[in-house]
Amino acid sequence: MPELPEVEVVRRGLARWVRGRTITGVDVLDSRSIRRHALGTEDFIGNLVDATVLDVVRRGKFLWMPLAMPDSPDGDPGTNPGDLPKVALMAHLGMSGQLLMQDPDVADEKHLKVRIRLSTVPDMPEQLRFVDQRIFGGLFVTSLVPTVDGGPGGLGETPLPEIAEEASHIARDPLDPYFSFDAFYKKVKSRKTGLKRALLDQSVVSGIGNIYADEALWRARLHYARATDTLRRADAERLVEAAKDVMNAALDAGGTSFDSLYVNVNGDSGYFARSLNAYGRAGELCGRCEEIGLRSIIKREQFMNRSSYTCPVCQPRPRNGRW
DNA sequence: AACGCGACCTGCGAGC
DNA sequence: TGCTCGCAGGTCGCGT
Repeated sequence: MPELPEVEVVRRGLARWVRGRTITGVDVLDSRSIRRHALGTEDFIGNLVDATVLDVVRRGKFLWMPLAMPDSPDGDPGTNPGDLPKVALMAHLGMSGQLLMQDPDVADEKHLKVRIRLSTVPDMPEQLRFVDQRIFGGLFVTSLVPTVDGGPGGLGETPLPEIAEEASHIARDPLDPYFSFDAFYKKVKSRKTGLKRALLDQSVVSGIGNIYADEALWRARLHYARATDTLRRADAERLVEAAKDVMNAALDAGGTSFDSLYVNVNGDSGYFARSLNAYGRAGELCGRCEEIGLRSIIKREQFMNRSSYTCPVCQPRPRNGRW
């Protein structure tokens, strides 16, 4: 379900409920959801209990919560002597993950996998729940490491110059204030592949998944198979602007729902049905072509073992990889 | 370096 | 009604 805008909606919603709160207990109801925590369930829980959540940070589709560890009872500053946190609780939503704030009396969700109990604060839900139908997502505890470019690790309320280790291999996303178009363009040009493949490669640019890749390409009038190594700077600029625009629009639409008690990860509401121009619209008229009196039908093709949607008229397939 | 594929999972709707 | 098939927004790791 989630690409960058959905994860950012979760991040914002979560930040306002969990910052500054201490984890008092953790229930792992399905250990498959923490399989990326190599040291097992006991270690996972041990790392979290008594830790304080400092922030909720996102880069691309990775979300993490830097943790302040408690001082040892004997006064030893322990693993976290300075002010900076060294570990974080990492979350990836995969295809179907949700992070929900809930009151304890709310019945367990069908696919509840992990329950995190938080210190009591008046008028705030006491539990953070990880719910995931397909179990492609998960939680784990990871180290924080310095960023390569020295900038903040990701987007958060109080950005740190460190990044969760498992997210350190991915590029900055287009909504990151430190996103560099030049760095993106350089990477794209150095690849010998098709444009959509590069867009979906999180080490080239992060946060873009199948939906927003198709939408950005449609907006920029580019075909998914366009060769990256011959892409003109102006085309790349148009593409990045398109990706930013469509993701910001999605963010605005998603933003309306996170005033509710829980972080809304309800996904397909509102925005998806109304605002997509290409994704999921096979057989429908291309709106842009229709405006100038053309009747062009959006087509669906298999590409990279998934569906791609294009307008055959305004996104023509490149013949020699160039145009 | 790049690619194609399988693995990891559950559930839904279409079609028979 | 019940079965099988194809499909779903993501990532990771393997062999070629």
